[in-house]
Amino acid sequence: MNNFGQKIRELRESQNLLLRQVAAQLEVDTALMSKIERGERKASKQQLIKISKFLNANEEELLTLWLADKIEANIAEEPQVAYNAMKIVSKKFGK
Amino acid sequence: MNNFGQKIRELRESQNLLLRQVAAQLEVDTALMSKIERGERKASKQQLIKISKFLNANEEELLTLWLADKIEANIAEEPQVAYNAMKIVSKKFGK
DNA sequence: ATATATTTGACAAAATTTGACAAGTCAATA
DNA sequence: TATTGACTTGTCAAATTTTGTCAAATATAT
Repeated sequence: MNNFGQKIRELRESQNLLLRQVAAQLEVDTALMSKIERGERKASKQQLIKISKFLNANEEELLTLWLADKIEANIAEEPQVAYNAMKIVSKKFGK
Repeated sequence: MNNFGQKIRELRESQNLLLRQVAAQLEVDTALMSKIERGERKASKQQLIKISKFLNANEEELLTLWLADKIEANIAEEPQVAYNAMKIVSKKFGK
């Protein structure tokens, strides 16, 4: 769980940017940015797009991590059946 | 995409039960039951449990289908990256 | 110790979900 | 064809969840 947040934190830090600076681009409070990076809040898709632009990241890669977080959140509540549920889903979305 | 609803409809019909009868057990409106079977509404976990009892179904099996529906709903919005996102998730929940 | 960066908790506002109700369709049949 | 019974559909208010801000608390660095 928090694939997306970790990644954008890495990207931000490697570019020596402050939370405040990224937050300003998204036009949100710094506190919210902090929550997003720590996975306490989920970024909206619009925010994801802005972040990826500002950090010069690969949008598709971020989107992938972001979706993985969503799926993991679902699964976390029913770990007993997660594996079989994933198998069912794979049949429809497998490669 | 409506794994759960289809399954409970099958179960109900094979037992010659009316929507109204299942709805009564769950103490919900027949209209809502209809929506659940057609996947227009999601059953709550409590409802799932009651349904599975009333239809003498395997609760774990229904839970699996129900979770698969949830995951599919997430994925449907981002099919481009679905496969890779699933791969990330599998690493953590793979059998 | 001070200044700056980040985190936390509480809260209101916004968005989504839930379920009921009323009206509708469809099929069987009196 | 009128009625009845089973199911479906659209709409709405209520309930729940999510979102983002603010103020205060921590942490980090100088």
